[in-house]
Amino acid sequence: MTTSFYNLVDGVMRLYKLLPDGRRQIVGFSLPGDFLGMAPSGRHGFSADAIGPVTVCRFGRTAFARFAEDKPHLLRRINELAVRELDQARDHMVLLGRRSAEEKVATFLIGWRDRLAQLRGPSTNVPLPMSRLDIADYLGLTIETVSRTFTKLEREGVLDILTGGVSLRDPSRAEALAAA
Amino acid sequence: MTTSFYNLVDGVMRLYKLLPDGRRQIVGFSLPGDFLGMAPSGRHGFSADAIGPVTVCRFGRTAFARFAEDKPHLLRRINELAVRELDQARDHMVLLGRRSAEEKVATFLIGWRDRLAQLRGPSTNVPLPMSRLDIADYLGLTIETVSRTFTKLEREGVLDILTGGVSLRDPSRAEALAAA
DNA sequence: CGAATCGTTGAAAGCAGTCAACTAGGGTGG
DNA sequence: CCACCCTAGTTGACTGCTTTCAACGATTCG
Repeated sequence: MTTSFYNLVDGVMRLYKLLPDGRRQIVGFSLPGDFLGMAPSGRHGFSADAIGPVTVCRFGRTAFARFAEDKPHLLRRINELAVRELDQARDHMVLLGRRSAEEKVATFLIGWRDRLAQLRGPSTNVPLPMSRLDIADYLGLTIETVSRTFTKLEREGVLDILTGGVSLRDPSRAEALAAA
Repeated sequence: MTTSFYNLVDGVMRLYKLLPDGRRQIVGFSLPGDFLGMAPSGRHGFSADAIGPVTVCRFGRTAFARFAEDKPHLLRRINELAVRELDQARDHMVLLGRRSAEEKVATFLIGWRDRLAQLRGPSTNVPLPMSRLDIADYLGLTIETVSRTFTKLEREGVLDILTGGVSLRDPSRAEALAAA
């Protein structure tokens, strides 16, 4: 079993799974402070790669085992983490299975903004280091639909499209779309 | 934090999340032997209810805490479980975000068959105790699309529709649709 | 300045959704 | 025992959202 843990120190990463024919589903984006590498045994698991330059802190399986023995509450901590991840994964299932393109994009933007807020403090400015294709593969849409939806939200006065991100002109409206 | 664990002894349960407007996404079905109740802290979590009669074995949070203290490897076990669940959740994201209705239904049937096979031994007969609506809410489809897809697969000779389930007439073709 | 990549926009097609009618079981009460 | 009803499931016609295919614009980098 490959139980290496990586702690993302700086940068952004995308986690994804591929179908045999190449279709990709991004299952999450990682920000500094996030853990990676909870790969289960067997031939399962997921892939991860960097969006721009990243710094990671790697814990080998032996180093991890040593930690786990020394501090039992670390395992407890990891457990909580896994449970939180699982909850997020299930929330994303709801998004993928039951929400419209507009709701998907709005939900993504609000969620991303809130994660950034925890790191850098709140801001209506939302940097988007990932490409439109990444966003599309995260939301279960095509690149064109993502682009059109951004444009639509801009026309409606919800946001402004900037290079490398968006600015939330009407955050509450975006939040309403995300909650609905 | 509500860390009660339920062990499903007999019957079938559905786990789901709801959107404020009532849309439902079933995030998984539970079979005998499965654990439930890994609810994270805060106002998150999911709902679960029975499909038909069930028998569950409940571990209260104190009982669980006692176990966890006594046997550290139990926590380790729970951890592996959570990681497996997470992997399954991510596989389901791929299904919800990137697969067609026909692929969704075929993947569901093969997955369900394999889970039943682990409990009762292999069989081409696949009982489906859940309703079409449950299947639809699991696959991110409507009840009508599920029904039509079943009918289409029957016309194509992949399966036979029986009351309370299906029979896989051409399992390899169904597997091919599920893998594609 | 040109090439390449990324993003946007338009037109058309298609898959799944919606609305609606119909059918089939299953249980209940007369 | 049968008629009725209620729910679950199927099927049809049509709509519509998202995709597909294609062209165009913008930005970056050699």
